[in-house]
Amino acid sequence: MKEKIRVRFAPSPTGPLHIGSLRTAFFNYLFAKKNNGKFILRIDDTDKKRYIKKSINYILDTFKWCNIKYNEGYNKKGKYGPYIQSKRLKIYKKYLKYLIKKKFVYYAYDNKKDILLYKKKNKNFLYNSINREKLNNSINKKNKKIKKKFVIRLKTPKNKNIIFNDKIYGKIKINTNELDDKIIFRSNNTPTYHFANVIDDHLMKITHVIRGKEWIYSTPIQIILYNYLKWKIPNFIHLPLILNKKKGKISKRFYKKKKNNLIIYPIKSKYKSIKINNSFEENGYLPESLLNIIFLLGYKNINKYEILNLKQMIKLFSIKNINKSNIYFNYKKASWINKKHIEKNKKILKNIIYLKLKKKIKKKFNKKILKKIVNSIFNRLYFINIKNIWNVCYYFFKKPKKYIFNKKLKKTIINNKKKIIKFFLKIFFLFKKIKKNIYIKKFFNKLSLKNKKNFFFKLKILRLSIIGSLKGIEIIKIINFIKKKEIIKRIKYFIKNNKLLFTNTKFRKNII
RNA sequence: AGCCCAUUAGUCUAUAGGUUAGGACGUCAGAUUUUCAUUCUGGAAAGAGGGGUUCAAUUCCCCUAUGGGCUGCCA
Repeated sequence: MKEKIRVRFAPSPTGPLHIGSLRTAFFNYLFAKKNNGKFILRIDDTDKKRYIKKSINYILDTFKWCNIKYNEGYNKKGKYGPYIQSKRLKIYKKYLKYLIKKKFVYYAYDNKKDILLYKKKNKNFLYNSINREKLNNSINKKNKKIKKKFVIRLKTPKNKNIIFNDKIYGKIKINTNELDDKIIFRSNNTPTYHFANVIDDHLMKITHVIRGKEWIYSTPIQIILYNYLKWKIPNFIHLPLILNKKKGKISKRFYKKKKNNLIIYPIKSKYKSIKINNSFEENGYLPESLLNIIFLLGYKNINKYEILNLKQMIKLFSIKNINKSNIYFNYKKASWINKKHIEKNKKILKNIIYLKLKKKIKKKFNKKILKKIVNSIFNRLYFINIKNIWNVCYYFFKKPKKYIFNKKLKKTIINNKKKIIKFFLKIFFLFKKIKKNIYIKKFFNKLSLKNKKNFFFKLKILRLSIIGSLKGIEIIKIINFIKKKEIIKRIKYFIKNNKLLFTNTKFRKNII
């Protein structure tokens, strides 16, 4: 009978979860889904010093936002609980006793300062089989005469090659002489990660350990523990890391230290203790497209289709297709992927955009026109957040303060002042006398037949005067969506505020 | 400093020893759209360097370089 696949994501609550960890969680989820297995969420909170309140909540919020569901774990019922390590002390102690009895571990009474000194003297100092006897501070039995604090360290064997087969990296060989006798139990009566992790993974019947590559070097320590306990060693799958350009792996600490605007966190935080100044959510990324982006990172996508929904990702997922090398995040590709997902969800998103705009405008605005505006700006949105929505359509709601154009256009304007003013006057005439848009279209059509180049230029000027920029939706739509009075106002304002362009023109006075 | 891992265009990736080294994003140019955006067409752009093995190496081996990880009573 085939063994039931069980995987776990085991974050430590030391701050918010970034995309690197989200990717680890997601790949665990995908692996479980793909293989009809179970996905477990365990909280590895053995480090009390670095504990940050509400970290767990942030993780749960992120899972919810992304639609990642776990079968067992924190806040859920399950056979193998509790799923939070700080509540499992009794269990750890039981196995610790066994290890002490078998002399696989030992008490160490060193001063921290002494060890630091050794390390200063010799950079490559290791607290291992070679040194532990020299130091003379370590013993197999608890020494009741010494009142000093002690820790419990793992006995690493002398000069043994530990070999394991990583599902991504292949055969990895590490000699035990390169390993420290890791502390597995602290002086404050708590287990460290390595110990708690092995116990829990075994008791929770984890079959595949999928985690970041930074763990590869500590895998042999865990294997030694598995061997001492005579337990079956799970499959190891180490994922390559996502890097910041030239700044090392993405980490909470890095993000704190250097004020940078790189987006690495999925969602915004509801909690005071979790401070995030930028997130994918706030930047208008859709949950599914963030998963798609993460999925594609360092992934051999044999299928040529890159825009995938959750179902498709589950179908396509395979450990074999994960690459080995480090990954640099490409935000431009990410925004393209997001745009494609936006296009896929047109109906729902249009309504959301409409509501967001309505909220932003505050004033009463014609509903029909607002809906039309949403329709016509939709295909130029890369992100669904008010900042980006506003950037694409602000000009419908307020007159321009600045006019952005290039030197070439400036020259052409100066050379053709009279023509432009004439053109504006014609438009005023049309707007005042004829209210129907059909006639305006006809007028444009006539103009376009006369001289195309000239006409293009005139349209650019018209656009510039109305919206202050050369970029925007179709000019006819702009005219349709803004009230005629307002357009006239704006053109006049344009001429007034660009005296340098329109000096000494008779018509200028006429207009103003 | 030691150990572990990686290295194909700016970024992600294809090639299971034999290809004009393919694709995606980006970038540049052109076409369509009366202007903008979309869309379409096309261009530039890569095997880190040096040795082997082989009839043949991007692919296998070694060295160097570069990048990353680990060397915490952090996880």
